[in-house]
Amino acid sequence: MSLSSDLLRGYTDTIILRRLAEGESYGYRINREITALSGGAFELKEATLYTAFRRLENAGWICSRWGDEESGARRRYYRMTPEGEEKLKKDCGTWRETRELLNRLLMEE
Amino acid sequence: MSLSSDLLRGYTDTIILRRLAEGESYGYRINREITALSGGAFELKEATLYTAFRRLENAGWICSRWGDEESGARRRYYRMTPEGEEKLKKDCGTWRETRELLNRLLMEE
DNA sequence: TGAGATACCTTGACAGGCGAGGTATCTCGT
DNA sequence: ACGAGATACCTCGCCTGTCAAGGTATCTCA
Repeated sequence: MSLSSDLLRGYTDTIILRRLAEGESYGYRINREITALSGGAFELKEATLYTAFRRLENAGWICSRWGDEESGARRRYYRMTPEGEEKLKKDCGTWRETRELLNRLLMEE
Repeated sequence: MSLSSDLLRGYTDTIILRRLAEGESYGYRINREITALSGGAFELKEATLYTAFRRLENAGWICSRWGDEESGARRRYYRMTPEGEEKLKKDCGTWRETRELLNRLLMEE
């Protein structure tokens, strides 16, 4: 079973922010965490992930720095900004509302 | 408070099918029911609604007939097909899965 | 040496939502 | 009689997020 990202459209940013709430991280790791947390049912495509990073950084919700690993592939590390924390909090509230709404609209009355 | 339709993207079809599960209906009425059920928090835009009807009919999940009202504006009535009923059932299952997934990905661990 | 993992990136196509515009009928107050 | 507002339908074209497909570079291990 694998869930379509189209049904999660608009939540990508929030999912990423939620990961960054645990602390600084980087793309590849975040992606594996999401896959693991979903039990393999869902995975963010790379293009979607990196597009989202650009969007989030442009919006001022995250900021990035290049890692200084002396070996291995280079990593770009991301951190949430205070604005990002606000955004995450707000988005979680919106999710709860959306969830209740869809329950009402889709489930038996 | 008003919820963005972007967060509901992909659920429009299911919301409409769910309305038609109650029996034959028409666009304007369905739209008002959705608004009412959401307590005014959400409303399907007309362009979205009629686009969805086309999509659903092309997919064979609903079928339509023009009403024979002898007064008032003309109405186009829609009914679910057996395929539509299957689709609705499946979509409701997908919603439950998506809901659990987002709970896991967005809420505190 | 080469496969596979790690790690990043961009481009262009596609699909759904919707703003803006349109049509036509009926009711009700002035 | 006339205009506003409700009822009821429709289409065109823009915008935005997803993602397939392509790319780069490093490291490990057989």
